[in-house]
Amino acid sequence: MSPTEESYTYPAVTVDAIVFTIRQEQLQVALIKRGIEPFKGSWAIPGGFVRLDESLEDAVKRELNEEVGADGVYLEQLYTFGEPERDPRGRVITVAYFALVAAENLRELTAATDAAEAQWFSLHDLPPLAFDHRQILDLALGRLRAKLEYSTIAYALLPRAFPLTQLQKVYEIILDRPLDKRNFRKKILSLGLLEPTDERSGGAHRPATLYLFKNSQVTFF
Amino acid sequence: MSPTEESYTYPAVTVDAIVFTIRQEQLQVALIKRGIEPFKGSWAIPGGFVRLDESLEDAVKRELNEEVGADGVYLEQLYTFGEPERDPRGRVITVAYFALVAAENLRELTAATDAAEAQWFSLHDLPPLAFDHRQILDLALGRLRAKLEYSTIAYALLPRAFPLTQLQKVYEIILDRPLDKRNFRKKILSLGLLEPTDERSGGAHRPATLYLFKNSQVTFF
DNA sequence: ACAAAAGTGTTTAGGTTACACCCATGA
DNA sequence: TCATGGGTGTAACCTAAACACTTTTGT
Repeated sequence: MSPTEESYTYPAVTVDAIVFTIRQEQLQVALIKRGIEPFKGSWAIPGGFVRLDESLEDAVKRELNEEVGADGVYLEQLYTFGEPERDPRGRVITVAYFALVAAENLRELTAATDAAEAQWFSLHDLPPLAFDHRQILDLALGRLRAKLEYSTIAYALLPRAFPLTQLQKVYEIILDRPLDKRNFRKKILSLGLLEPTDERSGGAHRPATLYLFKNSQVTFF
Repeated sequence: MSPTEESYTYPAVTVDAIVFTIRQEQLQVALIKRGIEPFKGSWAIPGGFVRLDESLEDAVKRELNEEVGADGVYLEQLYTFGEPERDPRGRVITVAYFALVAAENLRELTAATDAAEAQWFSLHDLPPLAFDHRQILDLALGRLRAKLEYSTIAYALLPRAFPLTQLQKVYEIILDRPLDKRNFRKKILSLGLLEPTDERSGGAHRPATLYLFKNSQVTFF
């Protein structure tokens, strides 16, 4: 069967992205209030249809730029959802991604034309979500937590140079539990991925050493 | 944009499955010789188009049954490949799965109508593959090796009751390195997932205790 | 009795956890 | 000088790794 055969109808293909950031000392996710049916008025994950000439990743980046105004994100494919009944309009297969944006890279949330409103929500205070988006979100959160333990994605949520305490806060917020300060520093530093700089943090108290992620080319694995 | 809007053309969606088994003390993968263009005569991963009324997983199971004659497999979604140029015929997005079949569940390989031939290949002796299938296979192998370390998928390659040595062989074949017998047994048994049975293996030498995976409902995580 | 696979413990090294106090700065 | 966050070491525990011989069976 050829993909260009006219008699065969294909499912629609969308991409959706769970966009995480850390704002107000919370893990937050970008949601969009749907302006059209189905689920008009419900909150949903940003996403949209894949164009014939763009890769899946390009499609996600385009949607993120349009709907969330997020650049310079870490992007990773999560899972593809294809249950025949997941969209009441017909067969829609969605390739879900999860994205991490550092707070400093956030512009104000601006919704695209077919979305009424875009907003950040704390994971502790989520509205009901459209379609199977809650399931997608839960999967993304699980993946984020798992990868935190054995990869370097946390750095995608931080500025170029940061104090160790801020890195620890990112871990604590995402894992939702306190970590021991000494053990955390020992472990992180023993990985040999961070480089101390001469810069020091400002603020009201003792200045902290700012660290830099060593590889200017950040490789996530 | 509605998925039923006529003016919009969708990409084709296929599913592909890397099917692993252990035969002849080797990790082998099922490949199909393509009977049609493009890549006519090349070897390819089994797969095919997703029908509008079936889930992705159902589509894979159907293809596996048609092309590989494999039942009772462990099936896990791997990754979705969607580069616009990956199929010379046009835009084809494929959702790749990897599957594990125990040797005892294998019927003879029978190719479907549009495939000339189906055959098992050792991973050490692979032909060139069509499309981006080599990339998919490499990803599947990496995933299989990674999950072996922290999950129970190995049991999907074994019969219901098996001696510990056979389990160890599965690990050694997939990881492609020898493992220490005492440490292996200690670790596996300490997980508390196996149950010794009263059965003993036959054969020319000292009979081995056969073990059973405890949860009749095998949960892979 | 021999060949072949089954089965079994101990020691060492490395990593993870638990835990409490002094330091530097701005206000 | 006080409040606040920055910064440091050690002991106990647990897990992983290295390593060799005895047992059971069929032939």
